Amino acid sequence: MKYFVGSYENKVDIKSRVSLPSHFRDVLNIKKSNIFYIFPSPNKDCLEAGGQDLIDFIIHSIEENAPMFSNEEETFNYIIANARPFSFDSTGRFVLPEEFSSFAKISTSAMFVGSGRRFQIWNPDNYKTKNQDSRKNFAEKGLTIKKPSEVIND
Amino acid sequence: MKYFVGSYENKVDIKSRVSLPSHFRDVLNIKKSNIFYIFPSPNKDCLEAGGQDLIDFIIHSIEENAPMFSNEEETFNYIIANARPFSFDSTGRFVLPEEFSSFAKISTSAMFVGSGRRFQIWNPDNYKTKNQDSRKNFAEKGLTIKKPSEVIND
DNA sequence: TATATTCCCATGATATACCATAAAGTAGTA
DNA sequence: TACTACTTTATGGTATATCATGGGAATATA
Repeated sequence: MKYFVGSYENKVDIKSRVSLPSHFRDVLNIKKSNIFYIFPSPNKDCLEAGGQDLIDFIIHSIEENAPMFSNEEETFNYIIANARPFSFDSTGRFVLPEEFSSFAKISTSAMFVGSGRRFQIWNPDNYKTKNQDSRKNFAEKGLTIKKPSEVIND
Repeated sequence: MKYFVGSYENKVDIKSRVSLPSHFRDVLNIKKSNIFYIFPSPNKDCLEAGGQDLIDFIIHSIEENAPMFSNEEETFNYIIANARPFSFDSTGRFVLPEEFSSFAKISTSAMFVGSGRRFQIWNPDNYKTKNQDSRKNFAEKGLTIKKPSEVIND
């Protein structure tokens, strides 16, 4: 249970609070921290999120691939600059800031979508459309998934 | 929580005082020092800042990449020469000197922008423009972040 | 003494933590 | 399968703590 799997639709209340799905909380807990990060997707109309490990990974990747003070670094840093740390309370909720809900056009409910190492947060209607498109693409283009060269124990 | 993440706009008051965002203070505290350094960006219209570890990192990088008494060393040393140490008070504020605020064209409010190992301080309007540019770049160039080859463990 | 700088307190706004209840899921039993 | 007891989760409401920021006192500087 260390990957974010499945999708869950939860309500956003009048105070902009929303429950992080229980299963996603478990995944974070395994990583021993209630801290997670949300940022606007750099290329889709949804929010992206993940634990400390995801942010660490992105920062390391930028440091390895772009020199300090370079333009590439600046562009990649879009993610880090627009990410925000969150933690959920004892009932499993966090507050979704206005800047994020308006970015993803989320009002009364939010769709949490597992994506393995990270997860996404969508406007539920937009997600449903996108999800059907994904299925269509899979079929039309005859997509397949290669087996990894080295399989992942544990 | 050892990286600077997110962006926060705070006011600069009549005494040139400004709050260092709480989250950034936490990051510095983890490194067990209230001391941080600010220096003018060598190639952008903003200020760059970070903890003691950032200065160490830059000095080591210069030592590794530029021989003593070389011209490159002299150029790279611009950063070290123009950096100044700061510490924040019990309410989390520090005084932004005139030389720095005028360099970055900061008057009544300052935008603090996380960048992992360091953070930037911008004139808010200039930052917003730049941030939109970064997003555009990301999309136009179809940038992606490489997943590490060995990922998978842990 | 006048001016600038640092430190400390006050306050409103905002975010966070806590409590209560309803809804949904789970397991056990017949 | 159908019923029941129990556990977990989502969500509404409220209290508490934190943060950014204004103002003033104390200290330093010139």
